[in-house]
Amino acid sequence: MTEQSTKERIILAAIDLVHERGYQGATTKAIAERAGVNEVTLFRHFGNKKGIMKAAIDTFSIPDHLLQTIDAQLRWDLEHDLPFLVRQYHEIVEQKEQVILISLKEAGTFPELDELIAHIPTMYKEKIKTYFEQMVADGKIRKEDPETLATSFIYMNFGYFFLKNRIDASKGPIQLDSFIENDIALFIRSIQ
Amino acid sequence: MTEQSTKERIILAAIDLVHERGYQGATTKAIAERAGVNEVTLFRHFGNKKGIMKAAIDTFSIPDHLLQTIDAQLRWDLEHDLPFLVRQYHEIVEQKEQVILISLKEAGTFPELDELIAHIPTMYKEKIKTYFEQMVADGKIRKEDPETLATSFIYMNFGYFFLKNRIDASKGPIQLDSFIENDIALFIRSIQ
DNA sequence: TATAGATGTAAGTGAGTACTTGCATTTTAG
DNA sequence: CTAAAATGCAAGTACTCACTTACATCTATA
Repeated sequence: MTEQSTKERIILAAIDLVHERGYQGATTKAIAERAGVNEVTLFRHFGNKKGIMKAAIDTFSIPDHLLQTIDAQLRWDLEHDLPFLVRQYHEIVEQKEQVILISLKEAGTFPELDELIAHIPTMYKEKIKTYFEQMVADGKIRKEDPETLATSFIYMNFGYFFLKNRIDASKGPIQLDSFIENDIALFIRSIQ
Repeated sequence: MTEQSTKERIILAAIDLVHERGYQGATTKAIAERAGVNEVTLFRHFGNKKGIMKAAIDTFSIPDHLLQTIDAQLRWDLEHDLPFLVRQYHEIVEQKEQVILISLKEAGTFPELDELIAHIPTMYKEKIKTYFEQMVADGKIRKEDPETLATSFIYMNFGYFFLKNRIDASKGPIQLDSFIENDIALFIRSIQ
């Protein structure tokens, strides 16, 4: 029973509703209701509606340490590392799925959020690129431009993240496994 | 000088504004202003605000014939066909970019729009899959699962469409060319 | 138990929004 | 040229929304 503070409940309700209805569609009244709190309490805590979102964005900022722990677990073996990197990426991304989708919905409304979200693929790409550079240097994969390898890899991952619920009827965690078994395996095979 | 009717100007202004500010954020007053039309005219033509969007959605529905003309231009040569398919895809998608982004912003608000947009990758994937099936059968590419080839291809294209302005600073039509020259070329090389 | 801080309740304010109505003016077409 | 259709203009209505104020109630802690 992790006790949730009033502030936390409000923030979670806000994210939930903004994700469902957009910023304008998520009324303060509805947020209060979903948080099980009186409407005035919102304003006492956060001043105004934007304040709730700012707090929410801070709460959900990307933990950099997650990206740093990645390095330690690389084995410089494609068949291990790529599936691992994919899982790591989707773990981060799905944990933040609502916030990411909000940032796409409300592009421009919250510049801080835009930057925060744009940061993910950029950082991730840099990491992957460095990885491929090393692998090419070690002669462990075909001699291809690491930048291109990295962008292709990112594009695939993002495309999958976004289309998974549209292109295919099958749902659940099985999906990610079959993505790795099929598409990522194909990618691995093709650059070895 | 293609003369735009009042209705058309209103629809275009509506799409423009809904894309910028979301459905709730696009006020009828602002739509009228951008269309250079009195606000009442909106209601005289479309009844209510939703009516404008319904008309807009109808106007921008995907022309199936565009997808049919694709078949005629295939040469069953990877190096020609894949870049061609990519260009075709992005032509369709960029023409509808605003509407597609609206459908993401307003997911759930306009069920018809949702279906319309979800239809694109599904149809496109089927086409690509059939293409790869033939190519594998003809021994023109490595023996890989056509389904996987198709999804990987779609994921990459969609990921590129979505991330192009985030991951890279360079803009303009040069982008698509370099995407084809680098990422698609890599894909071609790796399945031959 | 006494006191401070957090929360609830009730009521209201001012601004904005979708939409209406009645009438004047312009544009189009026979 | 004239009638009809399309558009503009001004004002208003009913409603919702973000946010405020004043006061009552609860809760924790010293």
